[in-house]
Amino acid sequence: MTNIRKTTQVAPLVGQDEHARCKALGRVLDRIGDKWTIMVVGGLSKGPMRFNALLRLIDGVSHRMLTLTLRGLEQDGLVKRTVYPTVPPKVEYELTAVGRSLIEPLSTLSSWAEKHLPAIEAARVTKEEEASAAGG
Amino acid sequence: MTNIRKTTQVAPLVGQDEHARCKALGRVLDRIGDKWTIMVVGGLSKGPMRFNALLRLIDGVSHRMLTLTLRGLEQDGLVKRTVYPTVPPKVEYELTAVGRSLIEPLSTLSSWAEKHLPAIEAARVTKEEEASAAGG
DNA sequence: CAGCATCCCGGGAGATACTG
DNA sequence: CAGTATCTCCCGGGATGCTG
Repeated sequence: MTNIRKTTQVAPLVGQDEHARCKALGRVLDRIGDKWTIMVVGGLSKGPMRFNALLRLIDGVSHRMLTLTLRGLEQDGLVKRTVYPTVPPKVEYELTAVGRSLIEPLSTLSSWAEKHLPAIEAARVTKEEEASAAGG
Repeated sequence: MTNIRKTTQVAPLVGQDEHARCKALGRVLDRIGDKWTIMVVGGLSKGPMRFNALLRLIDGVSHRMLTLTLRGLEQDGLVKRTVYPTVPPKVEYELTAVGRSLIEPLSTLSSWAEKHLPAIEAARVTKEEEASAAGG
């Protein structure tokens, strides 16, 4: 993988193995594309955090779903779970090296989001209005 | 956009508005994180393509879901739909400028995927084995 | 060839209650 | 405080059949 350079600027998805890349991308999105994962990663990107701190930070997540999301991330080696055997129990979660490595590509996407989301959501509304104008 | 430089290397998600960025990222993933969208974008990244060509290219997608996915992308202004009033009908889909702009961040994520997916999926299997060893 | 409507199933995810 | 189990509802998405 030493010969993987930043070759193309505009369309690196194109090529012989473009299909394979899409599939890999698909698997990643299967993992991080669910409802809560990126919120958790984002929260932990600041540093280790306790369960209830995440629960309060991530608006709308349920106790159960946070548990499941963290379990998934832990299982995939993206998050490390540390239990402090105190009373009451204290459990801290933090990103692993792999988990932290995810922040950069996510940030790229985030920048794209900030730049293009307004146009996208505007387009969506416009099309909806067109549709209802034509249909009703 | 001229003052957007490659400033941070490691944790651009961190900061005052880190939460807002997560939310924007969440909305993008809501859009592209579904089962077929990135496959369609990947397919169209090579150039315009007809409905049935996409149907054959994207393994496993149903007629119905491809239609819905394309409609969604069209509504969000990521894909342009062109109907040629021939017999039989011919409909071509292609990425818009915004749609093409998505390729680059997706490519970043794709590179990450290629690099880290093996470790992730290995970790997953390992943890599963641990769990079944402990549980039964 | 392209698109829409209908039926139907499985899984994602919330609420709640219990355990350590 | 942290985690698990159960019930339940809702909707994503596959199969199929009709239209132009």
